[in-house]
Amino acid sequence: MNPNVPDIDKCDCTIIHEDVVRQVRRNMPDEENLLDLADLFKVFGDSTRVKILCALFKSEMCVCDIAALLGMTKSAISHQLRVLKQSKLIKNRRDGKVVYYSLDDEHVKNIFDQGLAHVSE
Amino acid sequence: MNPNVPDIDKCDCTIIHEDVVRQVRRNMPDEENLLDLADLFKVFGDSTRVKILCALFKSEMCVCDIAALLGMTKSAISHQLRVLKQSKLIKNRRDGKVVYYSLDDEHVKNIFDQGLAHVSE
DNA sequence: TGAACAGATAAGCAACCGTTCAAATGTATA
DNA sequence: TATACATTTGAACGGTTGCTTATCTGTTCA
Repeated sequence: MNPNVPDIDKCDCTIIHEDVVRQVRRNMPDEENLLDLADLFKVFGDSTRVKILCALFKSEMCVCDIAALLGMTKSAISHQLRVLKQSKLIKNRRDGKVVYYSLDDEHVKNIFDQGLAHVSE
Repeated sequence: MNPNVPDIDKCDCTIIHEDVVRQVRRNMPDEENLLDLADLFKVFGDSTRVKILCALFKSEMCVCDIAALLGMTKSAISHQLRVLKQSKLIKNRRDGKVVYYSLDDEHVKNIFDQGLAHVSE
């Protein structure tokens, strides 16, 4: 019934280690940051988008090239590029009819390297 | 029509920069690793699981404590703990009636820190 | 201006996913 | 052994998501 800890009211549990819960709660990052973090990983959580980002580590590419590389339709790739762009992970430039996409974030490579270290052990 | 590059056959595109595509293809990580990487991020791509992992950074906790911390049912938490365990991200130990969960991977913290650096800028 | 082509977009569908609810395990204690 | 309780599990529901198809926009060049 502590008004400062409203979440516990909604829980159907007997709390066993109240001190631990309090201390962990104090050390948790802000709710907003955690939601953003999950959203970021959600963007990374699709193999098509992972492949696109890995490809862009090496070189900027147009939609058509990426579609050829991954053996998918331009529409499907364009759809995913839109998602990546909305998440500010990639940027694009137009040169005539062709739109080139490239990375727009320096953290992605580090995150992917750490992730690859986990999956390939 | 090159049999060594079957993906291109399935694509509906005219290839513009064939040399770029070839070079990027050579430098891509293995397909299997990319799929595993996407699967790992998929696990991270849920706010409940992100919160659970962040909580376990600080201390091992039982299901009931986590449920109280996050204001969710024990069942919901147990389901997500199962996902995290299957991904070898957490481990558990039983002490009487209580099951304690804790981290089982040293990469997670680094990945989360990099991710938080991205979302909080 | 109009044909050709790179790319974007909208609607729709099938598959996936997180939660809830109900029921089952497993362990400790009276 | 019976009860209580922490946790797990399975089924089912509602929402989300990635791709397809078709259409549309924007640019180049004849």
